[in-house]
Amino acid sequence: MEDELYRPIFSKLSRSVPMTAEERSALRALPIQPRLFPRRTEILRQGESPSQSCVLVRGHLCRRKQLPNGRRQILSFHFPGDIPDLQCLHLPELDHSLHSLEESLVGFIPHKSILQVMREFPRIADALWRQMLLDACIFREWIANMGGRAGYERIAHLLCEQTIRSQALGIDGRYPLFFNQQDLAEASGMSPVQVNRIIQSLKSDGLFSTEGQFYQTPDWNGLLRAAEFDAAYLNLETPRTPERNA
Amino acid sequence: MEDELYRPIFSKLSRSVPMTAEERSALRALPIQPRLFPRRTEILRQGESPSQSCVLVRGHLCRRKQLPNGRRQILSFHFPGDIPDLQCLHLPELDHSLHSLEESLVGFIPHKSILQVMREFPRIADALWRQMLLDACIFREWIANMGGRAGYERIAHLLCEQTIRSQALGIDGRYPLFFNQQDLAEASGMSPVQVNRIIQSLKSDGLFSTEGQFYQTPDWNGLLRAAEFDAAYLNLETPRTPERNA
DNA sequence: CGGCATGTTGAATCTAATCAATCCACGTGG
DNA sequence: CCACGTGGATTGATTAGATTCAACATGCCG
Repeated sequence: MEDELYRPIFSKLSRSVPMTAEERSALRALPIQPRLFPRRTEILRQGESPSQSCVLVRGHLCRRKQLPNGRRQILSFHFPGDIPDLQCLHLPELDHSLHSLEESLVGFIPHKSILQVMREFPRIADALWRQMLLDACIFREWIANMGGRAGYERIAHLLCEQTIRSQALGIDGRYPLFFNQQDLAEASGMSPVQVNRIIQSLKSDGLFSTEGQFYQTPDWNGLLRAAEFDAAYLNLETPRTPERNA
Repeated sequence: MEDELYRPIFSKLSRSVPMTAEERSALRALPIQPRLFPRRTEILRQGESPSQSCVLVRGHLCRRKQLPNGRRQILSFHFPGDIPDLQCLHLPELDHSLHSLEESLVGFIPHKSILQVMREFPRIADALWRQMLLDACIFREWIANMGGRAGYERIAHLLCEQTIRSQALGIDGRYPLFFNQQDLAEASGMSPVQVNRIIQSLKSDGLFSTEGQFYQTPDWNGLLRAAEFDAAYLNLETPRTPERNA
C-alpha cells in the first residue's frame, strides 16, 4: 500500500531527528512515484541530470563509478530508507551510476518538491543535511579502509558495515546476502579471485557463513575484532545489542 | 586586514552561486575569529565536538584518519576558501582530524552564526550545501582512484587534482609543493618507498618536476593522460543551472 | 536437459610492502 | 666557519600479498 512507500524514509529520518505530526504529514504529502526494478538493473546513469531524487523502499542498491581503464568501482551499498541521490540535488550531472542489486522498489520525488519542503520545514532540511553527512562519513571510512587495511581486514570491515546497517533495520541473526563476491571485489578494489580466497579464510576462521540467500556471523565479536571495526562512523544512535548470537 | 579573512570564502562561494550585495554583507557580518597555525599542527582532533566551523584563509590543510592498526590515512587536501568541517555541522563528533601542512591562517565561525545565516539566506544555504556535495564528489573519486588504479596512475591522479585546484585559485605554471612524499603515501594508501619510486618515474617520464617549494607539470596533457584524469568530478567551471526557485 | 551466473582452484607473475641503510639540503649553535 | 641534527628523499634486497589467466564445479531456472 501507500504506507509501504513512506515507512522506510520515515523511520530513517526520524531516527536522526524526531518529527512532529506536522512534519510527518508534510513528508507524506510529497509526491512519490514508485517504480519496481528487476535485480541488477541500472536506475540512474553516470552523466545524467535527473530532476528527481529517489528513495529506496525495498531491496538493495549500489552506487558505482565506471573508470576509463574499464574497471568499475562500487562506492556504496544502500538499504531501504536511503536517499542515494540527495548527492545530486544541487549538482549539474551525476558522477556515478545507481544500480539495483536485487529486485528493488524505488520511489521518485521531484527535486522541486523536496526543496520546497526543506524551505518550509527547516528541521526536515536539517535531517536531510544530516543524511548527506552520514553518507560522507561512510565515504571517508571507505577511503581509510581501502588505503589502510590489508585484504582480509578490508573485507571483514565491509561485512561488518553491511551487517550493522541490516541490524539498524531490525534484522537480526540472518542477514540478506544482497552482494556476491564480484560485488565485494568491486567495492574493495581487489580481484574476485582474491576476494574468494579471503571469504574462504573468513569462513574457516568461523567469522562468516552463508546459507542460501542469507549470511550469518557465527562470531560477531571476532569479526569486529578482525575488521578493527568501530561503528562510531555510522552514527547510529540505536547502539546494537552486541550479541544476539546462537 | 579584515579583507584577507573574507576574500577566499567569498570567491569560493560565489564561484558556485552568484551573490547579491545583501548576501555578501550577510557573509561579511559573520564573526570570524582568525588563528594562525604553524606548519604540521593539529587543528581539530578526531573525536572532538567543535561548536565552530572553520574556513581556510591561507595555507594548506589535510583531513586525516587514524586507524586502530597504527596507519594514518589522508582523506583530502584543502585550499584557501575551503570549509573543511561543514562536515560536522550536524554530527555529534568528528570522525577525523584536521592538520595544517604549511603555516596556515584559519578562521573560526560559530555553528550558531552559520545556521542563522543559512536560515535567513536560502541561497547561502544552497551554496554551502553545494560545497558539501563537491566534497563528497572528491571523496568518491578518491575511492575510485584507490580501488581502480595502479600506483603510477593513482599518484598521477592525485597530482592532477591538486594542480587543478591550484589553478582554480589562479595559480599557474609553478604550483605550491605543500605535500611531501610521505603525505602522498598516506593519501594514496601506498608505502613511502613506493611513492618515491613512482615520483621518480613520473619525473623521468617528463610529467612532473620539482624546484624548491614548487612543482611543475612540464607535460600537462601527458599527466592528464597518464592519470586518466577527467576533471568533471570537481565541478569547477560549471555554474549552476537548475530550478532553484519556489 | 542446457545455459548461465556464481563460486572455486592452481600456477605463474608482478606489484608493492618491508627493512635497513644512506644521502642530501638546510638550519642551528658552538 | 664548521659540526651537527633533522626531515625528507633515495636505494637495494627480500618477501608477502594480490593479479592474472584458464579451467573446472556447482546450483538454479527456463
